[in-house]
Amino acid sequence: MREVAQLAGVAMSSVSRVLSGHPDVSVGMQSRVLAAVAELGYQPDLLAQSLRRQETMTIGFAVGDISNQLFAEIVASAETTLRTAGYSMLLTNSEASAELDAAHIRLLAQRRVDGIILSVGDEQNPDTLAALERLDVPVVILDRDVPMPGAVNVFSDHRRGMRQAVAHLLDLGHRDIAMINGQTLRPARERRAALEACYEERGLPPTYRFVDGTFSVEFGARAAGDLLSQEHPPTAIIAGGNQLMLGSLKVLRARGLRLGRDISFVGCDDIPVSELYDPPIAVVRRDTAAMGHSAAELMLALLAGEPVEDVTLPSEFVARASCGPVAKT
Amino acid sequence: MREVAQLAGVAMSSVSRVLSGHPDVSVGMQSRVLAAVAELGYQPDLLAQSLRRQETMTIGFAVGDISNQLFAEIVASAETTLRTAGYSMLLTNSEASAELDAAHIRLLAQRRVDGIILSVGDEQNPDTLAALERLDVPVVILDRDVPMPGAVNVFSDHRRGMRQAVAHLLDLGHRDIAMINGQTLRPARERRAALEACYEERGLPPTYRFVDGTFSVEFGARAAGDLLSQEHPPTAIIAGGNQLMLGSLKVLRARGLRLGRDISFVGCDDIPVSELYDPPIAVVRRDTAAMGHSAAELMLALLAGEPVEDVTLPSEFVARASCGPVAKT
DNA sequence: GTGAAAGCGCTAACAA
DNA sequence: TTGTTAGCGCTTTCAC
Repeated sequence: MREVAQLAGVAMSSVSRVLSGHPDVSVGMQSRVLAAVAELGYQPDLLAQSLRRQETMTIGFAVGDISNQLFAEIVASAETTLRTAGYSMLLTNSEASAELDAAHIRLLAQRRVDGIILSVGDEQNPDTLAALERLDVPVVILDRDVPMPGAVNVFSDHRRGMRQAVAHLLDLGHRDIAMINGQTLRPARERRAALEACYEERGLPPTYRFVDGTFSVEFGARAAGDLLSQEHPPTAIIAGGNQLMLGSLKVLRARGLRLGRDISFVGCDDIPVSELYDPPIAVVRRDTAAMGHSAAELMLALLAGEPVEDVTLPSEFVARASCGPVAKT
Repeated sequence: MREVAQLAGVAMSSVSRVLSGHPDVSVGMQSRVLAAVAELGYQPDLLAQSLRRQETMTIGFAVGDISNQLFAEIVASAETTLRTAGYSMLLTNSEASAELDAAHIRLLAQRRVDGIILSVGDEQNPDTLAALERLDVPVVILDRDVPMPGAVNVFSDHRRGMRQAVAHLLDLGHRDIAMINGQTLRPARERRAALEACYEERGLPPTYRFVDGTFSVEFGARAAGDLLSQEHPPTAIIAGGNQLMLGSLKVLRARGLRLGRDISFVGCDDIPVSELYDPPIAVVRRDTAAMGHSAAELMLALLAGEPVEDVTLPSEFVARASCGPVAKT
């Protein structure tokens, strides 16, 4: 910038003013500076600018597992929205580790990001909460019940879609429904509550069961295997998450069970395999692009100082052939 | 930091020395400073540090489509490796647009990243090449033939796996093989060359065909539909990429074709659906984690000033039931 | 071994 | 309208 000023024969502050669109600049000044900028191919140093302006135009996105299709889509969508508004995205992947969650929040704070979008793997981890406590930038939390005052949330309404799913199964005659869930996080709690509510509303005894573990393909497989090996296997299985669904399907398939006939199955999150599987798999679907977009929009609103409220996005049940009437034995 | 110095009753430079592990610090100084740091909960400002040290400890990753499973896995792996070495990752998603590719390279440069990992959607775009030209940081390019001197490459050896795939199909009696590809990028060229080479080696006339378009689910579906509607449809289809595979499968399935019997099919990239499809789908597979890891390692080596060479990672064919003997008509 | 001072590249008061 | 000056928070010579 010093060179530009020299070449144009003006002060550095004038160059700065021209480049940042200050109102009080003469046309002559503007053209001289711009000419010098063009000649030198000058590009301002965003780092120095950040230090001085005390804003980095950068949003930190701390995500549990970016290689999970669900998060990948959310991140992609959020990045587009943020970038359009002039922000860049610093991405950290915590590999589902609570320690890394906390470390990443601190790291992002040290890097002076203007805000943080967060999807943690443990809602209660004291270290994470402590790190959040000390934060003085806006925080948007994705589909988690993190007790942090001041944070804004983007929730999925898991209950709605799950109630439709369970109602569908009950209508088909299923009473022994098993639900496989990962960690105790908001989505799992909501899905569970929806299942329980459905039985209760219909005055049915609680003949469902839950299997809780980790949100992984491996656990999905193990849980499904365990369920099928029991004396009275369930007549329907609900997998609470795409990884769990993939694991479960492997096992169901290995055992030669025909979905919708031998056993009914419902997945969560509409990944490519659900539609292409034979038979196609009924799922509770949500709009990942909307989630990422909403999170980014909320962040932008917070940064602009606008009043914002939590957002809840819908989920919906997509009935497919993997659900059928309960098999006669 | 000023406060820390005051509280400890020492100069700021001493605080800096303690925190950056300078060798010449007395034990007394060290303990006093650390005590003050702990008391104030001080965390150094990485932004200011970057400006002064002229290094940001940040790597830019410009990717075409992070919501594509393949890239999501590569990014996840690269992020882990970089983070372990103390680097953060600035992610830009170009949505397969060449203009955005170039803009992102410039943006990352302005943000003074220490290096860029790149997966562009157009290898020849002059604007992208111009942006790369002006770069003065290390560049690692992912599986593209970008004419940029000084850049280091992580290639996939697509030919190896594809030759195995084509050999397999030829052994099964297929002669009329159609290959669907996206943009003319390195992977497409390599796969194409492998197909041609296989025929030539066996002294077979070139009775294969190519359909080129864009790397998308939509084009995969259209291409497959077109092929099947021809007077003499191919007896085997190879989809050059996971998105093309998904699109093709939708159409094949809608037409009620049984893979491995009515028509044979080979996909690329081993996404979940390939194994779970009925029948399971033969694919040319590559190790996405290794790609991300290698790219990050190369970057770290470049930053350390170590001599580095291009890396080529293998691909392999996984035979599955989607390939069968050519159907008698 | 420690402190004082200069400066990374930029912006924002303040003066002119 | 433009230039001069100070300083964002840190590191790093250079003296002592």
